[in-house]
Amino acid sequence: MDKEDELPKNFIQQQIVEDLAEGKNGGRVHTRFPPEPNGYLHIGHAKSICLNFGTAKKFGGLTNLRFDDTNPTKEDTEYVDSIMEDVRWLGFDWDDRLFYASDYFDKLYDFAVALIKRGKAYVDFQSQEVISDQKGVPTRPGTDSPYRNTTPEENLEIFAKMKAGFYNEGDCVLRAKVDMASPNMHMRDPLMYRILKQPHHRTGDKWCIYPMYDYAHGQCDYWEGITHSICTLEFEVHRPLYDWFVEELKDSDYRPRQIEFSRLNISYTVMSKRRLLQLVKENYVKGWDDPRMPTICGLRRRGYTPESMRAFSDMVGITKVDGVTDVAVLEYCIREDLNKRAQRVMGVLDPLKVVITNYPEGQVEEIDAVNNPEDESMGKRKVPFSRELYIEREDFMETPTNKFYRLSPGREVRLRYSYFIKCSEVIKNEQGEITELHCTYDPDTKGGNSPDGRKVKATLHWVAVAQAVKAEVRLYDRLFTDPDPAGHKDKDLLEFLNPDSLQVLSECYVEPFVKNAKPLDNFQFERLGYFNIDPDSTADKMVFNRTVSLKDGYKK
RNA sequence: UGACCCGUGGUGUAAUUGGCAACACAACUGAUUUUGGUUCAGUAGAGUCCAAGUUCGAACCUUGGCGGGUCAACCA
Repeated sequence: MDKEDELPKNFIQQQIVEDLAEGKNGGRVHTRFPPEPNGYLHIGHAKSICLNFGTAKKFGGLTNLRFDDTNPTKEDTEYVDSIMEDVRWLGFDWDDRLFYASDYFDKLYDFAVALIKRGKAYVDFQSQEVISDQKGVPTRPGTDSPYRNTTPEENLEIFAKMKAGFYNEGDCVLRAKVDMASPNMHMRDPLMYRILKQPHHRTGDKWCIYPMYDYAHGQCDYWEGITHSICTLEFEVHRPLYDWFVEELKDSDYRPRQIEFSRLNISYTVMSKRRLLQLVKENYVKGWDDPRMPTICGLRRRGYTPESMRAFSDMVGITKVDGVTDVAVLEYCIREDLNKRAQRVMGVLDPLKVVITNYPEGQVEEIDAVNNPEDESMGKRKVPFSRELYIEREDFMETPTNKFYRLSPGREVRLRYSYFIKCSEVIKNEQGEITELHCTYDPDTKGGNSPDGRKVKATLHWVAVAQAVKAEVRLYDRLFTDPDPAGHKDKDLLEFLNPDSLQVLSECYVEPFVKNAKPLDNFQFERLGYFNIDPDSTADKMVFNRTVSLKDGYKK
């Protein structure tokens, strides 16, 4: 174990410590991350990735990446590629240990043949409905299939014909002969193979029979030497079957062990692939990488860093309790990371023009600004200042309330890094809307301090009109209005869709410093929040995403 | 009317495995601050789902309740 962190952090690591103490599996620790390539990874997968890779690393072990591709009807290389990209982006590496369940199709077939020979598997020609009926219900035992006692010789012949494509989809399945009276439904002669006359993204047309998850997973673990097969809680009742197949397969003392933990839920969003797919397919969002999505690619585009996601994963912990983590924890993690690292810049989202009436026309000053007060090594930059500026519209209030201490008529505030200004006149249009502010500046306050020790209560961000970069800024809010949108049995989650989850601001102005930035670069827009450059950005039109706002201590 | 799993502040976890219920997020107060950010100091909030038992001592062990989840896909 790592020296700096010797104690096991969660119940899984405690169990590993026990396994090691008992001398199991020659002291090896080997985990795997086994996604099905049927969708994009989400932050729940990130938790699992961190757990699997992190745990193995802690014990000096290894982690495999294995695609669980046993169902060609739902899988695609598009997903394979995105999954590999996401795992790498999170900062993990499987080296040369990239596997596919489909790598084992031949071995799985051979093993099935062996089980048939042992009288432990049989082909069933009954319909899906009949098989389902015979399984019974949890409270009553099932009844045997009439095919249960077909001889191994006959089964061998039929199974070979299944493989050869002699039968059609749905004609028959291969089942394991386990226990039709088991209180665990998964043990009532589970299906091992079904016929699917579908090409597979890796094996093409070679197979028309495909193994079921339960028949494939434990064996793949076994063949890869996995010691701890970590999965989510819903597989708990599969564990006896996992063990049953492994017991039939084993040729030594080595045993992979399945351990379950609770899947991640985050408030105000959904985490199941099915529901995320629905949001994409029905255009409630703009794609898997929509910044509102809890997918890894969505969060990446939103501006989340790998570090913040690993920190989050660490912070939520590993248990078997199924609960909902407050999205505020995620937001805390990205704020904490970006506070230390993000380049500061000034940007105005809702511009209100300010004319400094006593500032010389045509003059431009280059003002020194600190790049990151948390990190002196990031240095300084120049920000242009001139007579016409934009400030944030909400930083002015014509008749200020008690707690408002920004700009108002007659009141003096500081423009960050530059001068004190005082509002002398409010210009309005015929509708009575404020269009412009006239202010005066105090030349003696250059840099932001008054030689006479005069104090101001507020410091505002600003940009110079002539030099500002016009940009589109996309503000995101939670996708759903309910903390647990999928948790209502009587209501569809679409009822809770937040109609205002995306707000596009097309006339924002940012200081020129951002012009050289690349897509996904993170910034803090001072006093507003963290923003990054969306890949939609072009040379002509910059587009920013608000990753998360700054914490706001201002109570209206 | 089954099997398996889970119940600790609002939320997520912890409690050196039977010994003072701790940490983080969120909330609130104050200080600092050229970001109403950050930082710092502090406050409040659970007596561990309930009951009984074992024990000098129980969040932890036992039994019984109660509540929640999962399982009856030719999905994973």
